[in-house]
Order: sequence, then C-alpha cells, then structure tokens
Amino acid sequence: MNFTKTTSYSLHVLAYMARHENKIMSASYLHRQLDIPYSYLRSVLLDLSRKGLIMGVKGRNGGFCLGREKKDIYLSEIVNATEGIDVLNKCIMGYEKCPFDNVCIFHSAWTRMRDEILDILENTTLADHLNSTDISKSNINQ
Amino acid sequence: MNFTKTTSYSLHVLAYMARHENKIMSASYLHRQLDIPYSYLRSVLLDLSRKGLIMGVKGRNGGFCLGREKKDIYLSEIVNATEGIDVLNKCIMGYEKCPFDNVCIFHSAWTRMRDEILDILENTTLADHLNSTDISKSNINQ
DNA sequence: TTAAATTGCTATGCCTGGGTAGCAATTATG
DNA sequence: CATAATTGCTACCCAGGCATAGCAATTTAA
Ligand code: FES
Ligand code: FES
Repeated sequence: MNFTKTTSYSLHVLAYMARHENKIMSASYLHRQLDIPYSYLRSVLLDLSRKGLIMGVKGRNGGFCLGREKKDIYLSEIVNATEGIDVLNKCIMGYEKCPFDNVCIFHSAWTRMRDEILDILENTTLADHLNSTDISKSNINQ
Repeated sequence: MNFTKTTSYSLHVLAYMARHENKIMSASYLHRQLDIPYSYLRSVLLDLSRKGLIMGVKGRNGGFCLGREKKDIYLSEIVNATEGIDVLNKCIMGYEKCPFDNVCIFHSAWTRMRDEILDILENTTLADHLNSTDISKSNINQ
C-alpha cells in the first residue's frame, strides 16, 4: 500500500547526497546519518551504483557520490531503479484492465492519487526536492 | 502499492454472495464463477469463516453464505479481516509520524487519497456496494 | 450401505522484500 | 610494509503473501 522500504531508503540516501553535493560518503557514514541498517544499506548502495544513480569510489576514504548532477536526477528514475514505476499502473483491486471500463468503488480516488504521484515523480528532480522538503534527520520506520 | 490479492479475492467473494443472498455456495462453485485458484480460495474461505464474515455448512450440498445481513457488513471489516486497515495509516515514504508535522513530498496527494479510501471503506456496506458497482464477472490477475 | 461432495484443518512449497555476513580487491595511513 | 577502511560481490536467512495437496469429519445422493 506504499513504496517499498528499499525505495524509501534510496530516496533518502540520494536526497541526502544532493544536499551535501561533491562530498564522498561511505556506507558507514550514511548508516550513522540516516539510520538505515548497515548491511542492507550496503546492498542498496551497490544496486544504485550498478544502475548509475550513484558512483562508488573504492579504497580507504572511498565512498559514494551522485552519479549525475542533482538537477538531472528525477524521482521517477529512483523509483524505477528500485521497485519499478509500474506499481502505479496497477489497479488497486487487482483487476487486469482497471483504468478502462472496469470501474470499482475505489477507482476514482485511486486513479486521481496515482496521477498526482506520477506527476510529482516525473517532474521533480533531486534539486527541486531540496527546495521543497526537509528530510535531513530521518525518523524512518525500522 | 495496492490491496493484497487476498483482500481482492475476499471482496469479490463477499460481493458475489451479497448479490445472490440466501444461496449456499460451495468453494468449487465460487471457483468456477470468480476464477480464483481453487486451493487458495479454500483457505481464504476458511479464514473468512473463522472470522465470522461467512458461515460454513458442512456435508454434501454444503457451502458458504454470508455470516450477517449484507447491510451489516462494512468493507472496512473485510479489509481488516485480511491485511488489516492499518496499511492506510502509514506514510507512503516510510516516515514514522506522517500525518503530523513530518511532511514528505507525496504527503498531500497521499493523504487525500487515503482519506477518500478510508471514508469509502468505513461507510460502505455490501448492500450499498451492490447498488454502486458491478463486479460479477471477474477478470482478476493471475 | 456405499460413494460423492463438501467443509475444517494442517503441512508444505515458492517467491520476493528485507536483512545479515563474509571474502576479495583496492586505496590511504601509520 | 602492514594495517585499516572502504567498495564489489556473493551466499545465505527469515517472514509473509500466494498457492497446492491431502486427510478427517460430515452430510446427501444413488
Ligand atoms: S477498477 Fe481498478 S482501481 Fe477500480
Ligand atoms: S509524511 Fe509522507 S505521506 Fe505523509
């Protein structure tokens, strides 16, 4: 009923990196700053790195930084890299051909919200995001 | 990002039963009518039965019928019996204190939709549902 | 009486999201 | 050089949603 934790973690990490640009941050540092389980954070970072959203720097004093400028990273790409943006194209009720003739009782509320979220994801970059919200100190679910 | 299949199955079964009230329907009959995998349908029905939403009748020609009058079964009870209605109280981004001060970028779209869905769930009975939608022949996801 | 159809119940399996752990390779520091 | 800190990578574990299969008990039909 909401984004996966992996997506949430990724958005947090990338937003944090955007806020402190040009700084190389290690997994252990990010772990301390964002309260994301270390081992899992490692695998999330590896994944984001493989997908080009961040760039890994090996060796002592190594770490990660944004793979592109923050004004060129759209939130939709992040969601796509984790759970895939298709989650938003599914009918809330599990129907196959939802958006068309097959209208359930939740249909209107669901599609309206879906369109709004999609619009936000596709038109907000990390740079925009910095100006609109403040998620520096996380209180993410455990 | 949407209701579980179990919830969807349950809503379908109960809506179908409401439409044909006072008729005892076996699992295999419902399976044929609603295209829900037989074995899984069995366990869903057992669960709904244990929770009192439907009533099981044993023996040949046995089956299930609504546990209460259709005007006394609210959709929220059904969702509660399957995945729990709490899914709707979480921040879409994984924040802890969503509805209060901690506002993420999706907050407005998310809470608006959430309130609408909750309102529908808590104020719609199976009887109301019959008058508003038609989900008799399902094309549910496999 | 025997067989068929049914629910009640339990055990099992698969897949995915979330999470842990460890090892090799790389780089900086003492 | 030796050690510490780091990423890259892989293997593994666990829980829950989804699904299958089978057995016992009950009831009806032939
Ligand atoms: S038919 Fe898909 S949300 Fe209603
Ligand atoms: S703070 Fe995220 S949806 Fe409310």
